[in-house]
Amino acid sequence: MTTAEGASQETYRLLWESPTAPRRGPKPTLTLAAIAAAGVELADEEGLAAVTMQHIAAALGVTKMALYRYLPGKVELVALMTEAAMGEAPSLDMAGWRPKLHEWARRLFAGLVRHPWLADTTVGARVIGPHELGWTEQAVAALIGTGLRGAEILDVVATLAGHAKAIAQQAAAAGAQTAEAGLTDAIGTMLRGREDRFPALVATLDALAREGGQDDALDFGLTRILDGVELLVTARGQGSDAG
Amino acid sequence: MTTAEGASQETYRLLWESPTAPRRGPKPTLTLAAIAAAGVELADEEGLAAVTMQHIAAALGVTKMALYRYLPGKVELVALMTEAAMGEAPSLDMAGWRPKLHEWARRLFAGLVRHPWLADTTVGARVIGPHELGWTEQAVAALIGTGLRGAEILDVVATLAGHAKAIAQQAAAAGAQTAEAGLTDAIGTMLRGREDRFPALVATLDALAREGGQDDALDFGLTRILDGVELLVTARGQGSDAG
DNA sequence: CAAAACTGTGTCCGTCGGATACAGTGTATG
DNA sequence: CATACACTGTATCCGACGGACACAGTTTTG
Repeated sequence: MTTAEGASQETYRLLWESPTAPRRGPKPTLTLAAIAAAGVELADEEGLAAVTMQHIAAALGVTKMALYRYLPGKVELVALMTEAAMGEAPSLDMAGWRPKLHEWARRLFAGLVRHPWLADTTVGARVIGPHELGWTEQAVAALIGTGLRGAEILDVVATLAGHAKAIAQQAAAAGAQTAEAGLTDAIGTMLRGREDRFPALVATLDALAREGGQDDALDFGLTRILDGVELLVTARGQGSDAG
Repeated sequence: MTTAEGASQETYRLLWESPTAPRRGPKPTLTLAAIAAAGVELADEEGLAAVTMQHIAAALGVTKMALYRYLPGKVELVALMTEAAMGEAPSLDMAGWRPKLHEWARRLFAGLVRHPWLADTTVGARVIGPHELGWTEQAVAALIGTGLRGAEILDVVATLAGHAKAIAQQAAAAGAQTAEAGLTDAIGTMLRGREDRFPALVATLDALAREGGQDDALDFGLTRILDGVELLVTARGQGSDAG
């Protein structure tokens, strides 16, 4: 895995160190920021699958191979796009760990809705950039002083981030096929004529249709999770103060 | 979208209807089940990216194009693989909605660990097969009679499934790069020399190293979520009985 | 002014999913 | 039993993908 290892180090340098401008030769027509921005725009409009070297190069008025003067390969491109799309981590000014985490998750969700492909690129073994790590820092910071252990803090953050990601992906999928129908329509088609095989599901979808109300899956899950965390924090015996 | 729509119907037929054996012509050398099994095995061993038409065909001793006699395209192949890997939904014999859901999530997690690529294929707009829908049915059934509304039931299930998926992906990523190091190693490298920029994260990782203990991220998150759900069920006023 | 360094381009390769045309094979019908 | 037809697997071809490589043009340094 010498190749992968070397590529990882190159990715690390791209994400964490400011690029050193060369002294000789023609001025570069592009910048890493411009390439990343083009990639983000393309991914937002046509999906991550549409992000190809040729498409980005065309959007920038350059040949495909010109991009390889700036990045070693597509992995690095996606990493830069991810960093650009995540943006600077938000500063959570409110008091108390719970409002902070709730707001943090909501902002993360907003970013994931704006850039649905982020859910795909922020998964798996990879080099993590300063922006992404900054988001984690903010959430962890909110939990310092709650009395939770280190592992518990990280688990809470992972749970919240996982929930935001899952709901964002679900929302993106629902918006892709029809206007508003989420599980209801897609599943409803298959349930027709099979009420005996999936009785609970059919009953629940019927109930859902009768309720008719607005369904905020993100906030619902966040409230449950944070309720559970609050129970643990209280049990730890010092749930009052928080940075 | 005539193409996509037609392909969806074809996928639906493949997943939900038993194949009709042809009357004339040579006997088929393959079966859908064998193709799906080959795909599952390949994905388990070398990842979803290694699942190509040619690889599967080679594993089955057939030309790539022969597969297209059985499936319209790769989307259908992945759908069949997903159904095969998910398997029949478990029957939850224990009493009480909470133990049922906890066990359900644990089994889902086990499946996701055995087939890490399932986290990628069970996302987005797609045709859902009977096995996958059966899993949802089981979880929903556990929540019938808790007094939760339809939307709330579906949200709870989505939250639990999202958590199992998120932790499974995290575990798969951690296992891929080193033996046991999850966030610790990968993030630790980048934090070195930047303690001032990510103080909370550094402190938490230090605490984690000092604790040294075993970290069950799945159960931790499940307990928090189910604690929160229990609060809601109790508030609804009839949290005692459950089918 | 020449050498060196750097940029962008053109060409080529292997692999991917898939369309199409064709040859071989087995069954139903005359 | 012979023939037509339905069905199978194969061979060939295509466009798009990520990427390697050699080359021509441009700018700075000696």
